[in-house]
Order: sequence, then C-alpha cells, then structure tokens
Amino acid sequence: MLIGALSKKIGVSVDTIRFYEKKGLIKYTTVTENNYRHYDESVAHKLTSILQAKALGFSLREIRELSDLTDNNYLSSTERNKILDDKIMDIDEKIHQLEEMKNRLLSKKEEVKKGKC
Amino acid sequence: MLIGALSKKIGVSVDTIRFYEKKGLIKYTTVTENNYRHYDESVAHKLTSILQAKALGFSLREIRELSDLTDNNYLSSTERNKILDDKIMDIDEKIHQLEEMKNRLLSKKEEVKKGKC
DNA sequence: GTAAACCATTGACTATGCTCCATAGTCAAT
DNA sequence: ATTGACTATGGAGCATAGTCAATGGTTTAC
Repeated sequence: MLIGALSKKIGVSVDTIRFYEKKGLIKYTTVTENNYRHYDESVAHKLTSILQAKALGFSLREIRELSDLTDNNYLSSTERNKILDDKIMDIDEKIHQLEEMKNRLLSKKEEVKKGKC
Repeated sequence: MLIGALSKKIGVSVDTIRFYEKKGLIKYTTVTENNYRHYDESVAHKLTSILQAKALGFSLREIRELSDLTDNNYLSSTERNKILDDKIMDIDEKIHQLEEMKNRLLSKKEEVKKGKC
C-alpha cells in the first residue's frame, strides 16, 4: 500500500503519516527503487491505535514509548513489566475519571429534565 | 483565596489560571480595589475537573462548551440535552477504547511473562 | 510523449496550550 | 520607609502536533 492509499484508508493526511514516521511512531515496510514508502496492514492497525490513544489524552511521546516496548529489546522483562503496570494503572484511573464525568453529566441531564436549569 | 494560594492548592501555575480565565474557563469570584482576583472553593473544584478533562483528551474549547452549558441560559433544554447526550456517548466510546487498550497491554504482559518478547 | 495523479524532501507556517519576562502597582513585616 | 513577597498587564517565546507550499522525480493513462 502506498502512502496515499493508507491515508485514505485510515482517514489521516499523508503529511501526518510522514510526521509520525519522523517521530518514530511508524515505519514503512519497504521502499522500492523509486523511493516510495510501502505499508502493510500492520501499519494501518498501528495508525488506528495511535489515533485512538491520542484521543484518550496520550501524547505522541507516550504512545511511542509504549510501542517501543514491543519493538525493541533493550529492556529487562522486569522493566517492561513495570512500564506496562504503570500504564495499566494509568488507564484504570482514566476509566474511573471518565465514569465520574459521565455521572456528572447524567445528573446535569436530570436537572435539565426537571427544569431546574 | 488569592491566585497564588489557588495555584499552590491545585498544583497549577498562576499563569495557567490567568490563561484559563482569559479563555473563559473560570471566573474570579471578586476583585478588590487593588485589582487582585479572589477565588472561592468552587473555582478550585472547577480547576480540578478541567485538569482531569484535559488529561482525558478533551480540548479547552470542549471543556468550556460543557461548562457554558451549566453557566449560561441561552439554549433550549432540547439543545442542552442533545449536547449532553453527545458528550455522554463520547465518554462511553472513550471508556470502551481504554478497555481495549488495557486488554492489549495485558496480553503484552502475558507475552513478557512467557519470555516471548 | 505529455498531462494528471501520485510520490519525495525541505522548510515555513499554524493552532493549541501554556510559560516567561518586563514593567509596575500592592501589602506585610521590620 | 524600605525590603521582599505578592499581584496585574501585555507581549514574546516555546513545545507539541500537525499543515501547507515549493520544487522536483515517477507512474499511469491517453
């Protein structure tokens, strides 16, 4: 898949794809003699999860660090585990806060219903 | 409470507080003759929920719009309800994606355990 | 073989969300 | 009354995350 096709498939600009590549978030699979980047399905999936993570308030740096955890091998399994556990706690915290926020909005809805506001 | 005290209490810079004020996210309660802003507890709570919302991937604009929903009265209850429902759906979606992300990290942990990576 | 549609690189530009600085007024303690 | 810690305003500067434009090579279709 060339960059334009990937861009259309995921709904993100070609500039953004090249930007993410520069930041080390994605890699192209192959480059042919003409110097065109070629991507496979796995990059499409990765892009999708990058976009999701971004919308959940993770920075590109954090997303990259998590992704490095899979791709590189310079960390001990203890270190990996710690990073993963931290991130999982982080996620649990976010879920909890989202639930709180949802409850606030639900009671706001009740108030609107009762004409209180 | 003056701006410095509020800043220390919540753990956000005075510049940020004034910046949020400029953006319409918070208001000072009173201003004395010396032109100093005075804040009460409600602003402290509001600041805390702004910081939470930001960490969950909401923009200052979105946070402001939601907050306007409480503070102003130029919308019909139907319109309010729609905005609230949209935001609640948005939150449900985020929770769902966080759970997906958590599962991905949990299986990554399993892989680390098994020495596969 | 040439136009249209794609690709690449480089660098400038933009929006958002702060952060810092200069300048100046205020307040509390000594 | 002066020092130090605070406040205010205005504007410049910065990091992050893109976006756009200029220039030029490639590929496909006609």
